[in-house]
Amino acid sequence: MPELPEVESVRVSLRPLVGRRIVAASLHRADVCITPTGGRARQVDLLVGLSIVELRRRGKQLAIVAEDGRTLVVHLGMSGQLRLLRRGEDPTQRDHVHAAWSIDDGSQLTFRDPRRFGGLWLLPSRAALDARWAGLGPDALDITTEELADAARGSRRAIKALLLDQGALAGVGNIYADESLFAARIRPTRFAHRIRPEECRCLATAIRETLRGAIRAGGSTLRDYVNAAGRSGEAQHRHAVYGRAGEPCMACGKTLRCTTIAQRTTVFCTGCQH
DNA sequence: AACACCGCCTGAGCGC
DNA sequence: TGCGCTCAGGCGGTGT
Repeated sequence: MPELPEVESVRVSLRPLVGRRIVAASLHRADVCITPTGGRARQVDLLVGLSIVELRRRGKQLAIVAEDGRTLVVHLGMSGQLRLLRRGEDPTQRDHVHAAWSIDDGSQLTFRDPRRFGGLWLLPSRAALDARWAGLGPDALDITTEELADAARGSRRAIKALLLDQGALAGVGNIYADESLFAARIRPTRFAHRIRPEECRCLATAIRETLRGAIRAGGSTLRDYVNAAGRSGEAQHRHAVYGRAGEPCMACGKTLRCTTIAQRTTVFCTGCQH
């Protein structure tokens, strides 16, 4: 499940693209692609003929920015993969590849997404990217105590539901929400507005450290996540609560409990989290 | 306005 | 072996 650490790992592994020119593009499924006009994607919308100058990320969204400001925003959804195949390198899986780009050095970029929860947004300018990202909260990798406290203030939702809201905080999904709340010793069911200031500080720190630790481990590979070079992550071996309902807490030994918050499976420890 | 909930989609894992 | 069922989840749209 690509969340912020997985998308950041993809961004870093796509760095060979910067400074290169796209020479051709093919779109095999038009419905994964949203264009500025709502019409058919033209080659130029897919950045054909343009050099890539920057790879940006906000939350779970990745932006490939071309020299004239045109931008390809990629959201990986549940099962999306961006792969950068070197000249002559064969893809391990060629099913569900919805779009592909030929690069001037002979490499190929592919977008593959079996479940199609992800997608591509073709934006005409950097201003359009800024407008799109204005709807997202601050990036979770750098979230401050003040930003988190601002989002929590006046919110009667469960704190976990707030963490999953990309408009409040960008980048946290189900895995890292549970892991961060465990690290901060806060129960996911607590009302956001009832989280005390010192708990907000602790949670902001836990979010940053949980995400940074996962990035260092190359992200979490639960089923099929790989970075653009095809490498799996190792962060899944570090999960303290996610996917461990019914198993003993690593800190206190109590059986981890499972509930549902915001339509998401939620695992927590009744001994450690209050 | 703020929030809850549905449905999209595929493949893994399960029981029979 | 194979079939049918359930589950997983991000997010846009709709309902309260």
